[in-house]
Amino acid sequence: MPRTDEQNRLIRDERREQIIRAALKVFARRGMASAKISDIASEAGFSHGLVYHYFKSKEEIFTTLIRRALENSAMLVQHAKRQAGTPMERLQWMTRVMLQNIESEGAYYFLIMIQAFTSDAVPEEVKQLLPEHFLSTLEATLPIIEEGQRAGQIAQGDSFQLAVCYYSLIQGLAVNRFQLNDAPLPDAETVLRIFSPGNSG
Amino acid sequence: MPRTDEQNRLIRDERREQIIRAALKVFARRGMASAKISDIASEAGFSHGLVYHYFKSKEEIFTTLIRRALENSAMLVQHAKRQAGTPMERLQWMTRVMLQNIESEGAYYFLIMIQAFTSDAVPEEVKQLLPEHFLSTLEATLPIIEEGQRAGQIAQGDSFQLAVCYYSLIQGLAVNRFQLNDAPLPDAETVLRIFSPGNSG
DNA sequence: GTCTATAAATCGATAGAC
DNA sequence: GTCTATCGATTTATAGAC
Repeated sequence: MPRTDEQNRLIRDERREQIIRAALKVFARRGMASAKISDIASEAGFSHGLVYHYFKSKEEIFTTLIRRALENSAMLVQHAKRQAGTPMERLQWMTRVMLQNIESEGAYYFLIMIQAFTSDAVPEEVKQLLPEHFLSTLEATLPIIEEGQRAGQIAQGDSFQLAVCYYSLIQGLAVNRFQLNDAPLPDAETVLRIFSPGNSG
Repeated sequence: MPRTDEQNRLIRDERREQIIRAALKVFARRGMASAKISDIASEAGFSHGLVYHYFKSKEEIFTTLIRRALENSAMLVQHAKRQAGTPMERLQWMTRVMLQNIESEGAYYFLIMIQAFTSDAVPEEVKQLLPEHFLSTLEATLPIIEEGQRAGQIAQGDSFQLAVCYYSLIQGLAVNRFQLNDAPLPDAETVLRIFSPGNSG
């Protein structure tokens, strides 16, 4: 008895997801250029030929992953902006979510994002996507920070710089997961200390 | 008129340095596995055959670079410990030096260190070097932090966690240099705010 | 010391069988 | 939908000329 179209569609969607999931780990640990299609295929549990049935090329898989990462981080900031509470409470919420993500599979996304930014061995399409998306996500947090500054909850000074510091710390912590295997992540309060208006000169 | 042995030695030393310098940038931007020997050679300005005259393999070049990075960071922490002043002043000195390094070529070193930690495509020798060196450098900063905590200059809490946060922030800022091309680095005071005992719960 | 030519291995991508 | 066989291009590393 042959499969129905609906069943085929389900298989297709599942295979694509399996490939994406496997590729995330393989790209993160081997790099876009030196990751082998056969690594991705065997991580997902099937032959390398099948990968090409679902994706045109290795580059297309990588680009799909980067798109997903950019969408997710943009969505997170939008959620944070619509959160209830003081600016600091919204930042706390966002920080907690990011730290939780890093504790699971999110750390891999940071690794491929760093590759996307720093590596020359990356599809041209990715290089074009990055600047605008990254900057606009960063800028989306500025209103929260500036509101906190007006309320005296956050240190005065260039809000863009503060956002860069904040994002850099999160990014550094994600990488650090691979440097110190079983060290627990700090809590959101410690991270948010970079916004502290405490003793600023 | 043939060259003397001394002249040959000078040439040898200079060539090795040229290769190392070129390899740093190429490895940082293409990754250890997908960096081509010919990329390194042409970045240094000579043929790929010559690279093999000075290094046994691509892996040996990468390992040399990682060794150098580990030595430099260990030395920096030792210098900081012998610095005069309060714990916070010593941390400030160390932070300033690291930020200055990041502003020049130091950012490339962070990139290859991250690769060394996160990539499977790295020589076995490197994988063995990393854990002990990294941990001992991190631990070397603990006495400074703990002295600052006793003096009330630094927030209470797990000193190791604070060190991880501090190093993660520096690392994240180094990566960020490649994400926002012309954004200035924050000053040391902003970075050191993660030690701030200000408003901790 | 430096270069060019080449051998040997690897891997992305395709074709075709089931 | 899935797999195996294969082509073609790339690249590490070496050999040998200058």
